[in-house]
Amino acid sequence: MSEERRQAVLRAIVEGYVATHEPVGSKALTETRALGVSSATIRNDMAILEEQGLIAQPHTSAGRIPTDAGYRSFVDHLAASSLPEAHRRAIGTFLSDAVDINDVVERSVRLLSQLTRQVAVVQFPSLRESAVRRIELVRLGAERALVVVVSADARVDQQTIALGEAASDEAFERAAREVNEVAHGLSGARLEAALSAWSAAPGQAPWASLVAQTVLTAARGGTVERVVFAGTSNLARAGTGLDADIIAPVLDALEEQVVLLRLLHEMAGQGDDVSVRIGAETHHEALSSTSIIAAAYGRDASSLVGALGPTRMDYPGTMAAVRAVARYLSRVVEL
Amino acid sequence: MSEERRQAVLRAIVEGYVATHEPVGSKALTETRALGVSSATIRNDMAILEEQGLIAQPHTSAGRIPTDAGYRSFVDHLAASSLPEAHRRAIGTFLSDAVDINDVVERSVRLLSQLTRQVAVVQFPSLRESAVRRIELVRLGAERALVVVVSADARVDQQTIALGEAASDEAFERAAREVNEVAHGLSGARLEAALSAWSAAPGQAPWASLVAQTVLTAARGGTVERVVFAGTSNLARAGTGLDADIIAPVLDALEEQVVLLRLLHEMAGQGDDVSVRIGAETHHEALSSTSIIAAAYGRDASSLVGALGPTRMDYPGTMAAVRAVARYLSRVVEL
DNA sequence: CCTGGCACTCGAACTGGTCGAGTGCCAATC
DNA sequence: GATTGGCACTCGACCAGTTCGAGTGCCAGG
Repeated sequence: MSEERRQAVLRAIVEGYVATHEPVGSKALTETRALGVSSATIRNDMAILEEQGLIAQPHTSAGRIPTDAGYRSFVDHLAASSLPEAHRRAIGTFLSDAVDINDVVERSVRLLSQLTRQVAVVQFPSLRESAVRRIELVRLGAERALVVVVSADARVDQQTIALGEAASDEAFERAAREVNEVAHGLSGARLEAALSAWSAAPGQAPWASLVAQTVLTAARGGTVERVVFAGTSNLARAGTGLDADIIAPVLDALEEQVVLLRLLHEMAGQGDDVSVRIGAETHHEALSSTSIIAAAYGRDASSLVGALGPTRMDYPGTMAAVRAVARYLSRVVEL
Repeated sequence: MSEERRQAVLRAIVEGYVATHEPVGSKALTETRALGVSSATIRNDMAILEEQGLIAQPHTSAGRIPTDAGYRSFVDHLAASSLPEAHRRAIGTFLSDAVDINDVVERSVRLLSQLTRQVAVVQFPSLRESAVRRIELVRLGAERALVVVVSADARVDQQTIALGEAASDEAFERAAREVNEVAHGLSGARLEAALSAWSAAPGQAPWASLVAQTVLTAARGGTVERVVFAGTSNLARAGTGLDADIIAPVLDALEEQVVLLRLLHEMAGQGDDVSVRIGAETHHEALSSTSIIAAAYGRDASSLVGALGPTRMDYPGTMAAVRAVARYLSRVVEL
């Protein structure tokens, strides 16, 4: 009754399959791995593993490959492994001289895709509530205007609004002056109160509430959620075992930010370390042949970094890289 | 000596091959296309076309497929075809309610990728020289600051700079006030003169020249050139005939903005209508199995839209779509 | 509980053979 | 001289039959 050996066998199968991309048989295992038992014993273990649904054979007389559940078990029994020193240094040098938050995210996603040789995904950090520093209103035409909000924490948001009437230059200038006076230095509930008082004042232009709304959204931490990714070519690179008709939907899902965002949100909830979704666990048709490994970073661990690749991927290595990049990002973003 | 018929044969081969993805033979041509001659005649023409290097046969006893040169000839003899009405309407409805320049570009690239079923590429429009409207200096830490420049034409540029010394709050505030006073409403040579006078003034902080530089760059029309793309999944979609190992380098080239930018720049020079690069004409290893169709748009036709796909693509249709989107973009950007 | 042995399965790889689309060439025709 | 019908030829695609061997399940003995 060697439960541990069965785990070892599973581990060996996963590692073997990941390395060779070919079903692994009982004999091959006894030769390449030091398990200390004969192939017959392994076969018995395999029978049990198969009964448990952890491995499967593609053809009656072929070796075994792990199922999604098999990978899952493998990952769950995994001791946290550490990142090669070279990679660790790469993170430091690669990210250290980023100039702004955009740049940080951009560099991170490229770095992670190189470290993991998978598609890397970084969700833009959600930003904290911040005070208003300066508001610019810029006319775009007779009935449209641009609202630019510079926050105290050096974020810049912009949004075009439709005025809904041909506002006079004078009214426009006055609104710009007033809203700066009213909102400057405020945040949160006080900002909201001040702005709604201003926009509801008698004689106020009808579009003032639009301006107020825009400013409030910006102060609350930015407008849209966004995910950037890099390394899509890793999906197609030789040896992934994914062919064109399986890659296309994945690329679609990536460009379709919505899908990815929902998935990341789902993953954000659980655990504080690295979180893994394998194959069908992504709950998304297009991603059913891929796994995604994600880790939270930033304040309140509210944003996510991740790597996405074929279910047959190097889990320990990828997990280590994702973890490391997430840690580094946390340091950079929280400062 | 019917030179025209040979062109017709070439056209028939190109269209047939694009449609079926299979080598087309002489007999098939006489049956599906009304060329008015027998298969033997076609064979003779084919022999000549092959001698001229316009077509080739993959196997001794198979039909012919066009070479890069064949596509080139086909494209050069092409009369401008027009876009289906449905597509034309799509462009209007799809792009009309974009909120800012980012949004316009984003929507365009998606639209174009859907119209052509290829990878769409849009280079960010280069913007005109513009007057400075407002400059914000935001402290990021002891020695770093963010410069935000809002231009008169509603553009917002931002750039982080290293101060190089621990500037006092007071000096910082003063610089912010001064630079606004000095630069407000100016552009071009006058802006440059005013800023250099300011930054070179006796007693001025050493980082003032950095601020001046940033403001100047922003006023001159933005910082970096950028290309956005969409529809990468079209490369992998069934029926493109591109398999994984050929797709990977293409994806790399796309993410590697540099390559794409250089190619687009090259294409910008020639002709005022749609410009086409076929296979090896891209002068880029990774793109040797793909063609790119681009058209200039915007002021001075200085930016480019394009579509990239396998050399075996629907040239007339794609050219029409690219042309139409470029026209529409011109209208939107120039206003 | 482990092991060696054995019969069995079934895909991969090779072989040989047929089929047919497509070709090149040539003599006959317009 | 261009076009055409005819004909022999080539060669990949397809199919069926065969062999080969990795891998399996099961069982009896340690």
